[in-house]
Amino acid sequence: MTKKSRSTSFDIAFRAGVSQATVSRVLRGSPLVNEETRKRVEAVARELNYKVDRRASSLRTQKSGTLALLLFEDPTPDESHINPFFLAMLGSITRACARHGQDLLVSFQQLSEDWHSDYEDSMKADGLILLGYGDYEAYRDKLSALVERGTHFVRWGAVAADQPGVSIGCDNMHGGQLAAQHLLACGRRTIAFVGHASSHYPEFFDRYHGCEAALSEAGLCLDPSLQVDAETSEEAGYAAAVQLLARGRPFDAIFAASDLIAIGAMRALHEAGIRIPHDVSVVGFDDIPMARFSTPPLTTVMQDTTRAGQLLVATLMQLVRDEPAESAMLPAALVVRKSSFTLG
Amino acid sequence: MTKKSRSTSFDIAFRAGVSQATVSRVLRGSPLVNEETRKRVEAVARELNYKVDRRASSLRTQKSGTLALLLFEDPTPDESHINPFFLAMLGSITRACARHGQDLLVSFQQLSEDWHSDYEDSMKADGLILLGYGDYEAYRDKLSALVERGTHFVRWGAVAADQPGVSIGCDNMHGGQLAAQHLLACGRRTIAFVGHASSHYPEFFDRYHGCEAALSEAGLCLDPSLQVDAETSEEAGYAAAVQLLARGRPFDAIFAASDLIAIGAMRALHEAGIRIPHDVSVVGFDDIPMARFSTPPLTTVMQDTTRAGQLLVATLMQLVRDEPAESAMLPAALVVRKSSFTLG
DNA sequence: CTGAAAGCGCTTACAG
DNA sequence: CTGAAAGCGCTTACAG
Repeated sequence: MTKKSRSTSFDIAFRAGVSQATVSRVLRGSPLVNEETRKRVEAVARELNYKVDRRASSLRTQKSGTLALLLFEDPTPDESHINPFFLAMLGSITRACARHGQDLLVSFQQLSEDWHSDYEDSMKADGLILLGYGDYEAYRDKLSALVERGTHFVRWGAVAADQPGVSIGCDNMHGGQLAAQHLLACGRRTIAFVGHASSHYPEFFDRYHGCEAALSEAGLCLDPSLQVDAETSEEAGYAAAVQLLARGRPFDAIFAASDLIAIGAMRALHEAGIRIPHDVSVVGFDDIPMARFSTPPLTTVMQDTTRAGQLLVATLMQLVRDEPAESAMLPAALVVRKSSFTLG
Repeated sequence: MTKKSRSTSFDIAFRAGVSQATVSRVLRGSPLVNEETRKRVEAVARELNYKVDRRASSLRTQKSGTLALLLFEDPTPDESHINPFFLAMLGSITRACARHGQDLLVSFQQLSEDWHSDYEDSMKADGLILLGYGDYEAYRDKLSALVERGTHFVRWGAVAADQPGVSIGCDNMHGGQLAAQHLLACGRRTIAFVGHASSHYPEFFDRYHGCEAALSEAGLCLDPSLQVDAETSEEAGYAAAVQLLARGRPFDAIFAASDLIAIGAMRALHEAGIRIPHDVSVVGFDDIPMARFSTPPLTTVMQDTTRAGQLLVATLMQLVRDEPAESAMLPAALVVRKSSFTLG
């Protein structure tokens, strides 16, 4: 253990022949320091490889320079199967934090846990980013509690007027419309919806409503017997499509509430000998990387994760600085691939 | 702004009629506290929703209870395309940290940056987990510097005797052998290797060597003109396979250094009218989620990310506690899917 | 422009 | 079993 003990601002001060306070001023970039002094201190700091102890400065200033990302999924059957969409978000959030000079604490939570308090309460983070699927009704009260406590947080999810706190989300309704309009343009008339469609899953529900709206514009409707519940996983999508097929009602398209569901549903269709897109067109939602590589490649509604991450972090930073911040909806965009469309 | 100001251990002490020191003892679970006193303090703490300020306790104890994960990729063309394998690792590392009661700071770094110092130097983390692909030769010096400074870190990557610091990695050599043995068992004789094969990329190189070893055991060899460089991305795999085909040398199998490369290569083969696995078998490495959904589903060598994450964290914790810790190699396992094997 | 001093919220010897 | 006190390493009024 030859590890040299870390140098402090006092060591720097001693070597540079100034007071510790001056060292602190230099390192904080205070304008109140003489140019000569600044240079001397900086040189010594560099030489001793000095870095400000962030715990101490944070304790003093009451700002941690850290944001926390809470990822939750309920139930979480298997840790290795994190929704790829969230992982993309995580990537962009990480980058956005770096650009804002913030560190990012990441944690996976169960919806059932007492996550609402931990990070901000223990002063490890200035604010929270909430990301996850799950039953919204169960989740809503926790959001209200966060607002109550004055916790700084932004949430990724459905944007609605009556939501506690600030939310950033995709324009799911419009995304649903785009999907349905595209299917109609492909000549499809009988669209099945695979995914939860209730207020417990507001994002899915908005996608469902968007689909419904586009259909009714075309004088058609979304037959409730062609809707099957599914949470977002390949397995759930598979099981739901099997169930859908078992009902024996004809359909010529599936709009899945997420890409994972769509990919699972395609597996079920394939096993049933149904040709995609010849017999049934399939459209997903998210545009996860896998969507390009499914068989056939999946037509889907893209959510812009890069912009989402940036906006999430920028908005949270406003909140942290006690500036007003607003919920916002990001546009959805259709990505056409071969699962929906056939020239023949 | 009705946010009530946070309560401190002094507030608890006052309400519970004890000294602040006693509050601290209770909260730390010290055995030196009378049962009655403990209960009283705990009740008050719960009532005021008190949480220990981790910055203050960390400043005092010199332990942060935080680990940092440094993910680097060089070059990083696009933040949205993080290697799915690393994302799986991130998931399991996050879980493992939670089990160890550690928080996890996540950061994406460029290999070129001065990442080696930031977190531990600024005392925000007790130790570092390094994860990433990139040119190892460039990276090696940084590892040595870390060792020099006494930084606690574990690295995911090739395990070799002469490596600075502690490494956890997959048995890449054996993985390569498994892949080649499988291809041989499928009746293949002329195996192309797609991916870097040099000491700059030790993990890939080990996979290459494993492949070579299995071939030579069968009296065959890995033709150097059937090796094409590629870093791990779908695009690079595609480009490399195009280049391979352009060489005009026949081959009946591709062993790709990663799944992403394999998936890109399959796209190139497909476009060239080559049937998989009929004309050419393809095997990848990693077993990313996408591998199951490629066309055809990709045979690959699985790395156990769950165990990897656990071991990485457990090993780092040993280091943090100044206990001896050792490098370790995790077994690789073949996952057979349709890209390699045909009954016909 | 600079220094002496207080204080951020804890933990832990030390003394009782 | 408990309290008074020092100290972790900073930042920032305050005084000069």
